[in-house]
Amino acid sequence: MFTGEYHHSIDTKGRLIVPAKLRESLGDKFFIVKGVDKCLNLYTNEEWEKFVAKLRKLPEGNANARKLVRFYLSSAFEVEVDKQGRILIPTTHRDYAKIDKEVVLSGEDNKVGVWSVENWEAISIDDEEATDISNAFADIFG
Amino acid sequence: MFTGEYHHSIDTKGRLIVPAKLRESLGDKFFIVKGVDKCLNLYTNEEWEKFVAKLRKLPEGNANARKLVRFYLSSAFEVEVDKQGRILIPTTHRDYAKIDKEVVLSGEDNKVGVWSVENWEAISIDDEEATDISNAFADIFG
DNA sequence: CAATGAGTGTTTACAGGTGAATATCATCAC
DNA sequence: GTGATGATATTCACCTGTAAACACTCATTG
Repeated sequence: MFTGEYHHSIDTKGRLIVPAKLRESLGDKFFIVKGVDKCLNLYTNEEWEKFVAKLRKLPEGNANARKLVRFYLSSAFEVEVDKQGRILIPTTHRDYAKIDKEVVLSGEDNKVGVWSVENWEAISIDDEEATDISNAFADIFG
Repeated sequence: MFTGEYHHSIDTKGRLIVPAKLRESLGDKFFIVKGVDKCLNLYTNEEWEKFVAKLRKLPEGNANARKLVRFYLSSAFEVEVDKQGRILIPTTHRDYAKIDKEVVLSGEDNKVGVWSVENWEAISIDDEEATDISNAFADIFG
């Protein structure tokens, strides 16, 4: 399970040092994919396979379903960490997530989110808001 | 069940000696998570898994649900006690709970609270207040 | 062919994390 | 009370992970 929040920076060539702790779970080779909420996601090979399995279940006859499959599959890149523990984030992905210097990585159970600080702060909530939202899902949190 | 109040200090590197009695229940590896009221919480693996199980039930398509999952998961760190019975409290967590030197640990049934002395004193009540609040919940305390 | 830009590899420096040693304190048995 | 034991506190030294800088290769373009 991925957890935790990591603040890092990328170098001028768009390379990101993957936090040592995450690397333990991610391995040397994994997938970087565009995600919702203007972030990128890192998937282990295994988790990526699971995700793709879901995509395969989508109805081919549905135009929106085809768009979704294309969005995810075309954005998936397999990356490899170099000797210094860095990965290169493809230019298209950097543009998509508005990443230029300061980056936040967030553990999200089965994947890792990669954000620009700006987008991260825009989307993250404080403990009060968390309480409110929890209450809205009272059926789950009791 | 966790109970009791423990006063401890952290060293200059942000490490906290986990009280021996709590360590018996917490084990060698457990989770440290941000909580409400500007405190931190320690969860056993078991209790944490229970909580995450709830989070997994939330609908992925809902933006608020995603925010909530990120809030909790990104604040969770798995920590391991070293040979001397200490854990390292991540910098982000120390900042969040305003912890710098003096720390209070409080047993809270299924989890352990970690507070700066200042926050602890600000939030703790005396017997009069306890009586008043108990009276307000007369339906429960009779 | 020169110039540019993207990607790759190497090096260095520093801060923060980690481990070990020691000191202080409390508790308990005798 | 005294000594033994274990828990807590403090300090120091070392090492790893991260940041930043720079040189090099390769492909593309004018």
